[in-house]
Amino acid sequence: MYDPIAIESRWQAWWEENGTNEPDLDAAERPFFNLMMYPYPSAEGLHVGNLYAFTGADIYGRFRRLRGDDVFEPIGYDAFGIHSENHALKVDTHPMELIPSNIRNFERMLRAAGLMTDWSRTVDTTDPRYYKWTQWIFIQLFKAGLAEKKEAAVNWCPQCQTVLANEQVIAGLCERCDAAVEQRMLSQWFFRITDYAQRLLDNLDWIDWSETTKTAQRNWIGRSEGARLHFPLSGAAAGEGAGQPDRIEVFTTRPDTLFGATFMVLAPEHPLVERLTTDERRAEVEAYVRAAAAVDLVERQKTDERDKTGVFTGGYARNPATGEDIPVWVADYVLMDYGTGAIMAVPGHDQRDFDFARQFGLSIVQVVCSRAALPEGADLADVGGAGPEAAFVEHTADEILVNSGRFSGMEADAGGRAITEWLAERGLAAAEVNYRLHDWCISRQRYWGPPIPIIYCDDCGAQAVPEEDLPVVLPYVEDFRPTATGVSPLARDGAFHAAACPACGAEARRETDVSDTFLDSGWYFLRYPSTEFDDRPFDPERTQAWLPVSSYIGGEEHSVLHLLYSRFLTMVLHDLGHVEFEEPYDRFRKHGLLIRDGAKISKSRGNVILPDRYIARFGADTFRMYLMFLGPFQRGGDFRDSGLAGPERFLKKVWDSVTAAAESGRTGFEDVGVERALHTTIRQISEDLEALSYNTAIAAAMDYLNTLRAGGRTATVDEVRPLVIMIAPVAPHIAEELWARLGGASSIFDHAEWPAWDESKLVVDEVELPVQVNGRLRATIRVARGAPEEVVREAALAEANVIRRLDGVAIRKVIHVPDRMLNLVVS
RNA sequence: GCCGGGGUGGCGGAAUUGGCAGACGCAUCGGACUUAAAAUCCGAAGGGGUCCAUCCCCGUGUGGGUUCGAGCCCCACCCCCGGCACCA
Repeated sequence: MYDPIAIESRWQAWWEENGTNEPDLDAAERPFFNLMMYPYPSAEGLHVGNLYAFTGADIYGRFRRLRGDDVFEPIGYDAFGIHSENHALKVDTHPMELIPSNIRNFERMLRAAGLMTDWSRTVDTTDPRYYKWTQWIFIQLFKAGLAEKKEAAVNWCPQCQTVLANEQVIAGLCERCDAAVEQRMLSQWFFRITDYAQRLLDNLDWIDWSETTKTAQRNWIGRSEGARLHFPLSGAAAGEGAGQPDRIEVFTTRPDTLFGATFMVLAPEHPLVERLTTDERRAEVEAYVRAAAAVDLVERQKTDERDKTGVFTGGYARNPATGEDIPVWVADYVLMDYGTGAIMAVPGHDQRDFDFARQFGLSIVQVVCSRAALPEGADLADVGGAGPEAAFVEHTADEILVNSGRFSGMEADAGGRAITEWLAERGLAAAEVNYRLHDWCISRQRYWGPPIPIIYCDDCGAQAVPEEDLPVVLPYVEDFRPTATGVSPLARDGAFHAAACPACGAEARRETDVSDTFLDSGWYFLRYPSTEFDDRPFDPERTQAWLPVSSYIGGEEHSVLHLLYSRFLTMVLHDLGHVEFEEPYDRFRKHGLLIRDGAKISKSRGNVILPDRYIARFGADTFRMYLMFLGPFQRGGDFRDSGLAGPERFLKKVWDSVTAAAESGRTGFEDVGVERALHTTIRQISEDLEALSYNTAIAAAMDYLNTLRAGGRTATVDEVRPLVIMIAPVAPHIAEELWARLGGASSIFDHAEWPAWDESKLVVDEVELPVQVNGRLRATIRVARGAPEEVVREAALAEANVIRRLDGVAIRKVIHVPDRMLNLVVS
């Protein structure tokens, strides 16, 4: 009798005792670093989504191991961060007590899942032995000028009472608590990831990643090419003191439309608003700016539901192309944190500017026109109507410039370049590339994170904590609640706050913000092979041998956050001479999402899947197999309790057939059909596992077992042994047990060799060939493999059904695909 | 609005990339075993048509096209899922 529960605990203990899953990192000949995204150890325990991802990664690792690689498969815990801290606040327990128990719970569940985890090398981001090096990385960036403190409008979550990265704001709401996010001006530490935007983009062309993930990163980086144009201030504002800016700079992707710029718009936070505003407009402008600051991002971005708002400053700037003075407005549809925070408005060719112009009665000029739409012999310097009533002109393909002085008649792209060059000669323009990507805000005004290792001295400014003083240990603070003032909880700890300046020794203050969780996860993979070293974050030789990561499997939800940041940090570490590679992951594949009974899995729906229960009832092998069988791994699938029966029965039958074969002692291959099926199956499963096509690999194994058992047949040892090896990646415990019963030395993962298929065994002497008449199936004939057309044709013409179809008509054409099909085309 | 991914039996999903649509599994039905049930084993099954058929028609979201042949390629459209979103 197959008793999965007994077998599984026995083998898990055996692996532990024998160090089966702990490769010798210094002796490995074919190192294969099999990485999965480490989990956040929530109090709820291991989520089925975690296990789905881990199982998929584990199967690949076990497969590589059976093929002879030295596979290193570590796991860790991403235990710092707002998520953990919020939960601690909710249950009113200190995170320093909560997290260790969560981790123990996770480890217990992970062990039960039968992963090939090397438990001797786990990582816990909240361990000072780990975050010492997180702080070290911060210091490396600081010293390289890549970490800087700047006053910036930041996303502030009033609920979590902290700054959020742009990535943590979902449609204006806090990713964690769904509160409306506000804007605040705070002094924050930033990593200059935008300096790396182009490289991060360029490398996407060659790294071996899921295409969808690469696309998501490209969109996130959001490169756009255009020009920076200068609009000189005119009127009173122009005359102000020396050293003051005398122009508004804008970024545009459409310099070709410059002649159509009939007004300008500044973001409410733009520094020039103050100067441009005339006295008679001042009260109105200030009211508008104040109101805009109060409006949270959700409201501000509800673009469909509200009309555009704005006020005229009373000031003017000169359109450098037309020489005309155009009014400067303030409106919240222009965002301070993209481009220059100011735009030239071209209402004739931009929907937003058009909407705005219509609303406030501003003039609209058409400056590009599709060739097709031009009337014959039109005067290109005087096309179409101008003024508020002129309709918005949609962007089309074959555009030329009109109403654009000497540039009229030029093709739009070339015209744009020409206009930029023309202005550049006068110092009024430069080609520019802009990125949507923002610098990475590292600071968090929270408790549960690694303290940022900086000391502020009145004389020496911001100083890095000397490396020999690391880690800056996060003190136990009884009251760790965040404050509404934006001051970090650590500031309450006087002993922590006070420090001596590392440069001059004077009394100084410690930075009390902690760093973003994404910094913890930005380098954790580098730590795994070097967990025993306390004097270096990652050992050069180990790193050289094991990195970049050979295979990384994880969720799409980290496409732009974790995956982009870890690429950035790796590039920086490469540039600073710490690692030899600049991309951290050789191969990344995203997995799909699990749903249940056709619906999303969520706590509120009450349809959460508890892996624990299923494993206790069916065993990990059955559960793993079902998870991988329910749909294509990279696309996800639908979990239905009823589906577990398939893999459950299959494993029972495998058990019965293999133990029966072992008892019978019969060997060899008596049946060529079965032998051919074996080789077909080996090929199928080998290719499918490599492609992470686990559902079809399992189907192939089932199919083969059906063949072995057809008509109550008893299989031979040689027929079942390869099957045991091939199901081992998916169902490792039963495979170990059956391998032992077939006389194999333990463990199967150390002693079995992945079976090879023999092409010559795949060929059949006779094939079934569909015969079509006019593309419709009319008969199936059996012919010798590779039979020439004449033979096939003759056999086909002997079929009664074919003869009937050919009666009275002439064969016009014969299409013969050898061994595949024959099609007779008749008139 | 933009960028991805998808739409195939009662259900989850296959389909060698243009060559027998529905592999494998779930559920279902029939049979065997059993006093009976469960478990197990054997078998059936996309829908429809004349009694059965090994015969015929229809069939991969919709409409058109290319082709000897389309689930797969092209054009237009509908719906679902995910991401981004006043990004100049």
